[in-house]
Formats: sequence, C-alpha cells, structure tokens
Amino acid sequence: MHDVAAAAGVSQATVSLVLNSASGSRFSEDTRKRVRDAVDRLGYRTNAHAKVLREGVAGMIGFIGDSVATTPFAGAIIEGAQQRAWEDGLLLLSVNTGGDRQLEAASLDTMLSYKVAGVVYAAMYHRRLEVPEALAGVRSVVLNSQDRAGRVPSVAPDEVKGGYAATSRLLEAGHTRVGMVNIETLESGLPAAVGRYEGYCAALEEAGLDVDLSLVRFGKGGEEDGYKYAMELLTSGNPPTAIFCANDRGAWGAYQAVSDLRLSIPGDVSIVGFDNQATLAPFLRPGLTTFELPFVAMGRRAVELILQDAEPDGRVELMDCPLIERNSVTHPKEMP
Amino acid sequence: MHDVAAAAGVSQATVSLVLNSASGSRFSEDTRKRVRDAVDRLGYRTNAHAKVLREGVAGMIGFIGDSVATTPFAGAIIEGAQQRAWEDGLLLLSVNTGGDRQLEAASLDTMLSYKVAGVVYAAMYHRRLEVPEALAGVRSVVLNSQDRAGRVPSVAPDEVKGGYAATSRLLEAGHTRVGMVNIETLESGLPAAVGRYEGYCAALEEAGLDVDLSLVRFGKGGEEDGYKYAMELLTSGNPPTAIFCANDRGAWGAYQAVSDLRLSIPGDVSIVGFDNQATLAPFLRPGLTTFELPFVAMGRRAVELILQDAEPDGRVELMDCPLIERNSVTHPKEMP
DNA sequence: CATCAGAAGTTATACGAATAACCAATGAGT
DNA sequence: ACTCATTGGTTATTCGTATAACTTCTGATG
Repeated sequence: MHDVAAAAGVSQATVSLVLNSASGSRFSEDTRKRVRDAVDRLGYRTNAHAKVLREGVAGMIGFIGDSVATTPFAGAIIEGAQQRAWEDGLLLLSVNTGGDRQLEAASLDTMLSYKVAGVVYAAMYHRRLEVPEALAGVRSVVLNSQDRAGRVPSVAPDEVKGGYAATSRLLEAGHTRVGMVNIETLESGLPAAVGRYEGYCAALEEAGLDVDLSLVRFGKGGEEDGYKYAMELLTSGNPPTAIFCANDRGAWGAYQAVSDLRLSIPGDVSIVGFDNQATLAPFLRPGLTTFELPFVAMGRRAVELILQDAEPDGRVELMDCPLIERNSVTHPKEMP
Repeated sequence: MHDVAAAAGVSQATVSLVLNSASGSRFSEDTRKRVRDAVDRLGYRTNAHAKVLREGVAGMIGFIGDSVATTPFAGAIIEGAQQRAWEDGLLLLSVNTGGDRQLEAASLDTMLSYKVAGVVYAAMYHRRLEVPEALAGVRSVVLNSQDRAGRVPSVAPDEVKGGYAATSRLLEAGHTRVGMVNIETLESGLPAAVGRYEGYCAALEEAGLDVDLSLVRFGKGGEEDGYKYAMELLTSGNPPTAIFCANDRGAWGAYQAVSDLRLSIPGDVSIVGFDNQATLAPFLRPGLTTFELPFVAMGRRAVELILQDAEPDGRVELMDCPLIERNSVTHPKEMP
C-alpha cells in the first residue's frame, strides 16, 4: 500500500481511504483516479491479515464436520454453507474430523486463532450431540443435529413433518393400508427413525386410520432389511398396498422384493422413500418418489444464523424436506 | 500476549520466546513455568493474523473446486487434501465455484489476499482445463485434471493403467472374449474414455488377442446405455463371456440386461466396473468388482506437492486406481 | 478585513506477534 | 584486578492496514 501511495504521489492513508470509503467523496476525482491506476499498475492486493489484525474479526467462517465430505449426501451441506458465506464475501475454513475429538479441538483452536466470524458444527447424520466446549467462545451453530445441552442453536431436518408428508402422499393417492419399513428401532432415539415414524402415525390418525403394527417393521437401514421386511409385509395375510420406506436404500431393497414377487411398482404396490439419494433414487425403475433432506438449505441457514445480528438462543430450527415426485406412487388397485 | 506478560511479570518478548523456542533454553525453568501458567490461566490463544503479518505466509491452503462437494464421489478428494494439510497443521480455505469463472476469480483473489501457502484447483471430473491466470502467482496444483497449458503441475488418475488392469483381471480369469462398454466416444477426448479404452486394447494385445470392435460399444455413461449395449453384446451371434464397463453406472445397466436375459453374474458373464461408486457398487448383487478412483490419495498428493520444497514443473502425476475385488468375476463357462 | 466552513489531504497510532540487537549480572580464568 | 563468556532476560522495530485527529488552502460571508 505504501508502494501504491508512492506511485500515486499521495500518502498511504489516502490510498486506504480511497479504496475503502464506498462513496465518501473526500478526495478529488483526480486523486482517486491516480490511486486506482497505481493499484492496477502494481497489481496491488490488500493484505487480509493486516485488516483482520486491526478489525478483530476475519472474513472467514469455520466449518467443522465429523466427516461430511465423504458421506455421499452431505457434501451438499458444505456447499450450501459456502454459497451463503460467499454472498457476504466470506470464505469457509473447513475441517473434517472423522469424529476424532482431539483433531476437533485442535482445529477449532486454530480456527479461533484465525478469528473466524463463527463456527458451523456439522454432523453427518441427524442426532443429539455434545458440542466441544470451545464453541462457547464464538458464535456457532450445530448443523444437521442438535446440541444436547441446548445452548448452541441448531438447524436440522423436520423428520416428523417429513414422515407425515410421505405418508400423506400415499393416503392422498387413495391407499388405506400403508406399511412402513423404518431405518432403526425407536429405542435408538435416532431422530430420523423416531420422527418419521411419529409423522407416519400422525398422518394415519389424521386420516381416521389406526396404526396397524402388523404393517410396521424396524430394520437397520440397509437394502437387505428393506428387502426382507418388504417381503414380509407383502406376503402376509393382508398386505399393504403402499409402503413408506424411511430411507432410499430400504426402498431399493423393497423394489427387489416386489420384483422377486413378480409384482410391479406402482401398479401393485406404491413406494415412497426418503433421502433422495442422488446416485440411487433417480435411477431405480420406476424412478423413486421420495423426500429430500434439505442439505443445501440447511447449510445456508446455518451460516445465516451466524451472520445475523440478533443474539442467538439454543433454539432448534427444523427445515422442511421437499417431496421429489417420480413414478413409484399411484392409486391402489381395485380389490377384485 | 501483553496481558500474559504482565501476569507472569515478564516482557512480551519473553512470552513469545518461551512459547516458540522449541527447546532453546534461554530462560530459566522458573520463568518458563510462570509464563505457561499465565497462558493457561488467561486462556491465551495466539493471534494467527499477527503471526502471518510478520511471517508473510499463512497456515492455510486454498482449495477451489468446480463443484467437488456436491458430486458424490469426489468429496473424498477434499477429505484427502484436508487430511494431508492438517498433518502439517494447515487448514483448507475452500470454495466451490460451480464452474462460475467470476466467482472463481474473486475467491482466488480473496485467498491470495489471505496469503495462502498454495492453491489446489480441483475438477469434478478428469479433463484438460485452462487454469485461471492468478494461479501463476502462487504455488498451485491442478487436481483430478490437467492444465492444458502444461504450466501448473497436475495430479490425475491413471486411466490407461486402470483400463489395462480391469481388462487384465478378466483375461487372467481365463476370458478370451472380453467386451467393453465405454462411457463416451473417443472423439470426446475425455481422458477417462480414451485412457480406459487404450488400456483395454493394450491388455488384449499383450495377451495376444486382437481388439474385436464388434465387442466394443460407446455409450454416454448412464445405466440406460449400459443396459442397451450390454444387451446388444450378449444377444449377438458370438457374445463375450465378460464385459468391462467403463463405469459402475454402466455396469448397473449391464446387470439389468443380464438379469432380463435370465443369465447370471458371474456364472454366465463376468463384469468389471470402474469408479467404485460408494452408493452403488457394494450393493449390487453380486457385489461389483471394480476399480477405485484414488480420490483421497490424489487429494493428499496435491497438497503434498504444494508443501514440498522443490520448485514445481508442469508435470502430470498419474495415480493408480486400485482394484476393489467383489464377486462379479469368475472363470468363463466351459463351452458345451 | 477577520472569520469561518468546507475541501483535500497528511500524520500518527494501534492491532499482536516475532526477532535482531542490546544490556546486566555472575562467575571463571589468568 | 581485569577480561570474557554465559545466563537470563529486555527494548525497539517490523509486518500492512484503518482511522481519529490534525493541517492547509480556498472561497464565501458578515
């Protein structure tokens, strides 16, 4: 900057003021032009660290993921966060800890020493977790999970509403016997499993239907269980005409079961999935009607909470899971 | 740091020296202890910006991806880069540009103003690309692609060797009629398509076999083409006993074709894929034998090149694609 | 004519750490 | 007694920017 000042024949302060005062017309047009020319000629670029040193806070937001980058869905989460940050000219300083608490603490420490404007603490899957202590020292948001202690604001998908919407989609198509293959037991406490089931029940009740436990199965989220439990449901005495699979992998298993039974989707049985897994859901035949975890929107929202002025509270913000309509749902077959 | 110095009853310089001189025993044990106690008591954390300001280079590496985070495979690339960076105590300052050259330039500019130690320029898929001019100003590496101008060093998968290894795997199992369903035409110039085909030819020739063009098809990389061309090959007069599908999605299509023909894998036809797509290859039945793009290793290597002392040249470093053995390959059936 | 307002800059300082250069005290060697 | 090395520190300066506070000049005004 001193070089620029010398080249333009002014003082360093003048350069700084010309460059930063948005429109404060304190200088003559001539001087401003000389400064800008010198900047261009010398290829001057401001030193961000000197700026931060003076101003106390950096144009960076820390992003700590327990392994977000490697899980196929959730890359979108970091993408959303980054997009939103960049809209305010900020960059993401990111780390995947792989769940290593020590790495987590160390990298958080480094981030803080870089005076990040805030920290997004993102989890690979929706759960209740303990945040590292050092987070208390900065503005922070828990993403795709919830702070168990309830101190840090959180952003997570609305599983209940998602389960409700998925089930409603089938009920509205006219189904009255709607099965569910869940991804975990309720005792697991997994918000996705508990919430989607709760939504399933709520939708049935609202439609005046009882929850028939013979139509509900609890697997482990893999396609093997999807296959196994869909098979059980469809070969039972009084099979469902539609199945809500609480994740797409389970739905894939269900597809295979339906195929092995020489039935067809959606003619004989309608299927709704959950997750909109990019490498799976669009490629099944027929395309899987499913619900999307709003990763991009969640990432954006988390950064937004960091950026906003209002003092944060420990509130959990739940975000809608949009329906992705494809071709695995239709009306139930008329009974013979 | 002044506060710490005051609390410990020493000068700021002493604190700095005690904290940084690894073992330089210039101070009494007593003083050092007082300093460390004060640091703990006050929860002092060094200001990274002040340090960078003095030293000229930051403990950060820029990572620019054209949309790495959202593509399901390549999250691993950023993971590898970050891992390696952290081993040297560096963090990644990352941006996904979504291919927007303007955003790319702007974010690169910001990164440079943060005095990053280097920049990794990562592409979503392997190709030849033009790097932004500003990259010339820093140490940089092109990742998962190659600098067309040949100035910036590049790290990319060894497609030829991959295609060679895939084909060899089938030849070694005893197959002599090995088909290939490619992901693109050769005219596309796509290194993955061109290289894997070249490797396929090389392996055949080395085994003393001619390349039989009636066994080769060029699709668009989707499962529809995988289905269509596998079907063509298998229903031809003299079908192959094994097919090398140049990507896993194509292999999935081939699986469906085989299934529709009431044949079995690997009994009637062996299949080898490419990509080891995490949400697909392990879940096919039988599990797909395939090759992995070494994303983590590539990410690591790119950062390593940035970190190393030697002056870089524009060399392209090709990395091996490891075989992921599952159950889709066996000996050919004896002819009746 | 004295005064005052505004325009157009400049000077000086602070941010936090690293380090070269300096200083004071002690004890050993001659 | 004098020199000199060693130990254990301190002082002063630098990195690059932002900005509060000051200066100087030019017209305009009462």
